[in-house]
Amino acid sequence: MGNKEDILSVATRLFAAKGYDVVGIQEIVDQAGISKPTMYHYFGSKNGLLVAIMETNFRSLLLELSPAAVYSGDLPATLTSIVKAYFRFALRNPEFYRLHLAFWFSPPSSDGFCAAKEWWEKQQQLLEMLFMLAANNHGNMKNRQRIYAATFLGTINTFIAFFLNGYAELDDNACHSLVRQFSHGIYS
Amino acid sequence: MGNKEDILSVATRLFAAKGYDVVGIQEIVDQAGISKPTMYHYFGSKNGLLVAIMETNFRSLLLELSPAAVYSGDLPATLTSIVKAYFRFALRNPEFYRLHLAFWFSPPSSDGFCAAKEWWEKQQQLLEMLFMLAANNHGNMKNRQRIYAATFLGTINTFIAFFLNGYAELDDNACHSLVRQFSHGIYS
DNA sequence: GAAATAATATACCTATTGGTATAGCATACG
DNA sequence: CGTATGCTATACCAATAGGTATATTATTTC
Repeated sequence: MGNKEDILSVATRLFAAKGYDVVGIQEIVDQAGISKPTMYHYFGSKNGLLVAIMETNFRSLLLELSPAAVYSGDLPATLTSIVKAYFRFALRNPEFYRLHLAFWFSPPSSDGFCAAKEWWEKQQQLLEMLFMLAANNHGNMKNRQRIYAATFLGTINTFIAFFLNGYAELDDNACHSLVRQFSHGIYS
Repeated sequence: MGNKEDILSVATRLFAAKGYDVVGIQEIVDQAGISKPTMYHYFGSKNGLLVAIMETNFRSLLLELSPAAVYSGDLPATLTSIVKAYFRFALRNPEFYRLHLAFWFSPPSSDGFCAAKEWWEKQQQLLEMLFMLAANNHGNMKNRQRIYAATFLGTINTFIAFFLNGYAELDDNACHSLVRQFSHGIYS
């Protein structure tokens, strides 16, 4: 397509494969078949390129996630549809998922963390809201939305990382056991 | 004390605060009050320095973890002592914990991932062994050691990351709710 | 005491980094 | 037709990267 899209896709692939900091602009523009000023024309800086990657992909994730996270009154069913949305997205954008996961635990002052932070917060809010609504039906989970949202997302990401490293599949089976483990623990 | 220990501690702090790739050797040796050849004398390369950091700290973690992970016949009790060991270690070495967490989801070809990989595998083995032994008493968890070990460690790391970012405490309360959630889910 | 070895510093290397000044070419617009 | 704007390339910049050649000092060993 256009040069802009080429740059985004090449950069996502290289950042995911080698790490944001070790990939130089030169390598990106070479593989995209363009020259530096073109990249700087569209994105302004290396960090601007990263921010654009985050925006593009996270917007798409949230678009898919929002309807899936509407509380229907049946929490396990809602959790299942959320996990499915995450799995679908990760299967469709494995490189981006790997990239943003790498930023998840990186230094809060780093470019990657800063570029992804606002988008993680949106996911966190979405999940917190869900657990808060569900708390009306499940008294024992009151005031635990924060930690539930965090550990639920943590578990999802652990599964996806497992998949990205070739140790598991992201199928309905995995989805089901994830939700069951989160809901009822390993003793169920 | 010695220059060697100074280098290790300064490098750990800087790597954790800014990221391995963006910290230059010059910055490390400056802050350690020495010069480049001294660092290269002890560690051979930047990567060698990283490997040494991993070795020193992970050795200490495993030393603390091994006795805690011995299966006593009471799985929740064993899980609790494991979580406590992780919490203690993370409280004592927050910078190293942050550093190795940053490598957890980074590209498998990156220096950080490679330097930490063997040590993660040791933790994974330790936990898998535990869940395998426990499966004798809990039939429903047979052949699930892999995923249980992974998600248990994932949950622990999610909690610790929560703490490192200032959102939670790593006290007995947190430990208890982590183990309970992992064992019985959010519905218990 | 001499010789070897470990530890340290000054000064330097080449390659690459993110970024830009300048200019050319295209298309759209008046 | 002429001008303005968007897009692209060549060639360049200063700064920094990881790493080292050489020399000096401190320590150990014989």
